[in-house]
Amino acid sequence: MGPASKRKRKVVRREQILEAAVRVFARRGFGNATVAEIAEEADVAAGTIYNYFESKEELFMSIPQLISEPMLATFLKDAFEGNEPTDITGEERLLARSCAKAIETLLQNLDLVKSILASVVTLDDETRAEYFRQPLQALTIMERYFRDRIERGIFREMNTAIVAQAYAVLVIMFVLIQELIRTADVAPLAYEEISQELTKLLLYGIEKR
Amino acid sequence: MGPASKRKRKVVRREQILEAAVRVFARRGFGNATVAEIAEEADVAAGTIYNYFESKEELFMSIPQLISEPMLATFLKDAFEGNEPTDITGEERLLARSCAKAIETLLQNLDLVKSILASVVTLDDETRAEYFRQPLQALTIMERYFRDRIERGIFREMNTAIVAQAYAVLVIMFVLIQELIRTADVAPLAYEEISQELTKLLLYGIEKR
Amino acid sequence: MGPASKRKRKVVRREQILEAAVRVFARRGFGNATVAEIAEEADVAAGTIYNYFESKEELFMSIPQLISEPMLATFLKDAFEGNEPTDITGEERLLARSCAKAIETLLQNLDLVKSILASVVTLDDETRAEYFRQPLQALTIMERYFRDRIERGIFREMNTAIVAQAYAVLVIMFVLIQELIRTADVAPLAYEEISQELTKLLLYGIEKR
Amino acid sequence: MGPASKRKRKVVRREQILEAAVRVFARRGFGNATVAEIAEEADVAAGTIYNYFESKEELFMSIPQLISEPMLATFLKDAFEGNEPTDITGEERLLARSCAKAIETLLQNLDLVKSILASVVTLDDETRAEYFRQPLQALTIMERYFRDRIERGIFREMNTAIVAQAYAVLVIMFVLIQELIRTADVAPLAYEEISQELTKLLLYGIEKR
DNA sequence: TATGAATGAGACTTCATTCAT
DNA sequence: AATGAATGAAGTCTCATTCAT
Repeated sequence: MGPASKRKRKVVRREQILEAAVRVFARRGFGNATVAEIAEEADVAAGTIYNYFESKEELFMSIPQLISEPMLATFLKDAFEGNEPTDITGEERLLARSCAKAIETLLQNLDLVKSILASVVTLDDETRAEYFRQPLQALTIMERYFRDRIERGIFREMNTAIVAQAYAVLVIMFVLIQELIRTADVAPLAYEEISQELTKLLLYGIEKR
Repeated sequence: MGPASKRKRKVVRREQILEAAVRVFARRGFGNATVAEIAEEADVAAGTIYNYFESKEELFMSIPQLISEPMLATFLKDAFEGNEPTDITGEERLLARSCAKAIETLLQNLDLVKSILASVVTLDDETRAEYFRQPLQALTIMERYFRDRIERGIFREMNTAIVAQAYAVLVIMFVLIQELIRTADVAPLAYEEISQELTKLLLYGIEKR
Repeated sequence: MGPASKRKRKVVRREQILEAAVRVFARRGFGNATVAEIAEEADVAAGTIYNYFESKEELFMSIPQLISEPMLATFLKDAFEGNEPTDITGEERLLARSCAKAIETLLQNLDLVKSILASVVTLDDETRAEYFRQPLQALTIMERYFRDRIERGIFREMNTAIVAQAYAVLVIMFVLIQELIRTADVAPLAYEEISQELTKLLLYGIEKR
Repeated sequence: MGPASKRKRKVVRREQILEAAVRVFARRGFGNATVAEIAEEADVAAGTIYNYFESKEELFMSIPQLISEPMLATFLKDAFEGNEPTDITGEERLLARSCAKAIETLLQNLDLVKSILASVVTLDDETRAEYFRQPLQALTIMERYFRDRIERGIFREMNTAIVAQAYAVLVIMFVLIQELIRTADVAPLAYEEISQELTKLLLYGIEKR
């Protein structure tokens, strides 16, 4: 096996461990997760993890690398850029479609989201900033979309920072709440309906016209 | 000292420990918090805690008791019940005022909210249900308010479950994000502005009329 | 049990652990000694050690505290100060007696000496300086004795720093070599003879007169 | 490449590893030294070491092989044998020159001496005997020299075993102390001066004549 | 023969819990 | 009822050794 192949295998092994770590941190949170459990999930010996990461801490800190900038940017660009501006009904369709796609992505990466949520409170400020650097930058793409539509007279004047954050928060939290807090009393809502309702809420509010 | 006074002192000491636990769990999360740290925060010896709680686990499970039903119900009744229905501008004032008051309450109980957030992912389903029983019931009071206004023709027809949850989520998460994720790049928003923007968003949406 | 008695017991327990540590470090050296072995030697649980010392390292660093300054100073003062100067035969008796007493003390504290020897090479410079601060200061008392006898015309002019160190080194190393390097081929020497020979060597050298 | 050349390369590689091991054991002691560090110092991979030595233990046990018998014997023969006996001043010159040369050799092999010192306490009796077999035999050459000079009436009657050991110990320990225990307070002595003082001490003692 | 990734036993250390005082 | 020293299970991490390449 040549050195190129070796290097490749190292990268693969590293990802294998990192992805196992995400699943375990999602189940347990950082403090409750054990290296032994991560090792078992990754199907390697405990010691092997330390050939790829300095410590459990560093392993945890490497998770944001999985939120690859291109992935996020691509998603948002697809959703919000290069779309021909149209009338309000067209925008509603666009937003609802993006929302549905975002929900789909969230469900696929639920462990990642959960592992972040499980630990966000206990992170020190610096690490937290590192964790949220990319997602927060991504919001600016949404803001640009909103600003564009304001300029074209489709949306009203507003604080785009607040609105972009509000829309993102709503989508993420609805998925999390649905997936996490399932009580016998509360019937789960269909994601289809959630997409449409949230989008309508964003566009038209609740006032009767 | 009579037996009544003794019992009272026991209750007081128990709450003293529980509140200290909330602060520590908020800082560290369940897994990272130590009984020694909770003891120091409560100004008792570590052993004393075990005179009031079976284990660290039980101590943690007792936290929802602090979300007293009356407190939550009172707040929501004050905010959403017994208000004379009025025109849309009146409702805007009402909602903005409720929102501001909710933010105030959240800030006062930030440790409690943080300690719940820190642990929600790692709780088993049963405990999680226990944690969220009261807050979820509280949502029904909001729903009743929305339904009333729909019937009176002030708000449009909508899925009140989704809208009530959305409004609650928005308020809670904006406070948490502000308090937790402070990066040097992002200037903090004034809560005053947030209340107004969120309320306007809820009522009127972002469509230009 | 009052708090005074408690404090006393803490001091006793601390010494119990420290003395066990000396024995184990003497057998194994710092790197090979295990906390578990020290705990067993001290007849406490492994965890208990950490109620008295921050780490294995700090435990090791606390050993010089056992070489109490007074003990060393007292020994040397008894041996070398307040002695009426006399003729060379009187000095020979004095030195031989001191030498014998030093050997006795060394044999009683052999573990301490061995534990220092076992680790001296691997210590960082700062720790090493800390370890040797007291013994090196003690040499100055011997130097004073030599200088006094030079002034009185009993000893010849010489570099007292070198001679004091030489005498101390000889005594310590003869004991260590005897106790450590016992091969079948080499018959052990009597300490009595060593004392006398080393003292004669120091005083008269090996030249035939 | 012929088999002879192959065998030679094996020997060379083995020594390369052994010498690296000496340096690392001198720095860290046996317990703290790691095979990885030795491998890096020897510029080979960790696995390679196991093609030449059974274990870290065996590697350590092979160190005495570096104290080649011829080397030691040659040095001592040059110094102490075949010298024309002369008067006491001539012997002083001879001893001072030997002492200076011994110091030079010690400084050149300081790592070896340190690695032995670092481990002497923790060795089991058998290995220790193996370590010291050659050096102890070397002492007999010195003893022969002393005995010769006694017979010729230049040195006084004495226990040559003790005196030979004393002289060797003094020289070795002065070098080690100088190289190991450097505190800011103590100015280092010139080796020139040490050679002369130790030799004079050996020959004439400290008595004023 | 050389490599270095994988292994897992065993080290240091923490901390929930107990219990004598 | 309160204390806090003692405990030891369990966690993180290291590193000698093996073995497929």
